[in-house]
Amino acid sequence: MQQDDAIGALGALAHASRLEVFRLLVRAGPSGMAAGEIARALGSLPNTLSTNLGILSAAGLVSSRRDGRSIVYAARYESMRDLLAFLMEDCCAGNPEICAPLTQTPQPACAGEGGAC
Amino acid sequence: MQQDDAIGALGALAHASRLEVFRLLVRAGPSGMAAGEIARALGSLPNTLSTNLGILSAAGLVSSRRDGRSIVYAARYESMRDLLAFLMEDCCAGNPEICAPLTQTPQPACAGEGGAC
DNA sequence: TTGACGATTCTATTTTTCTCGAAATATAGA
DNA sequence: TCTATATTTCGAGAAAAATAGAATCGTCAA
Repeated sequence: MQQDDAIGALGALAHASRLEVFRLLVRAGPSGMAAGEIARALGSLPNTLSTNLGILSAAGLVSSRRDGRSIVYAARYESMRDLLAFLMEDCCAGNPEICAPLTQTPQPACAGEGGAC
Repeated sequence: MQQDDAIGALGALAHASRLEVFRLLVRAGPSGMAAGEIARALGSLPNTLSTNLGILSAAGLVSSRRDGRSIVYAARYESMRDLLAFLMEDCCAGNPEICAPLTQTPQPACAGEGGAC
């Protein structure tokens, strides 16, 4: 991942509605959600949501596929992983001993679910 | 970390100069760098850099302390860890089996240094 | 106190981003 | 084909962010 890609992804997520959309899609899992479903879930206007989905898509954070009349969006976990790797890479490059705790901190949401994180 | 904090941090990093500053400070380590040093290293104007350092500071991503005539900035690793945890928390909440690979992917910069990441 | 230096703040201009109404496109079913 | 549904695209106005010159503030040393 290059700096421009990281800026695109960070900028796409640095927006209340888009961050909500992304988190919703992350929770929705690989099956994704139709644009209309997302709009109803978050109470957003269809055209505004479409613009924001376009920005998330351009940043590579979500994928889309047509299903009949609907267009189904899903989070791209790979790009999220790349973004985290990019940020951590910088951290590790200079100070591996400081970076280490970043990934070893237990995640609250996962602490009781087998410790996958 | 709340959504507003995450948006602040993401927005602060979603800017070419600020991301460079942050990465530079991450590489510089806990001893940090004076504002003037940063300006010389990145070729930025003092006043523009000061504005950007202020934004990074307001987002909690860097700390500052005066040292004589200089003001020394340093990356706040804790806030970076919080941001990553916030993003991962969302991921894990719905799909721990998908989230797992995020933290288990070896980091290129650390692969040969003991695998701390 | 004076001068030099390091950094920030003020201010105005430019640029970018956000939002939403209206119109357009694509699909499905009668 | 006609109609309804789902979504996107267009366009304009409003809001926010970025930039840089000029002025200001704090510190140090003579």
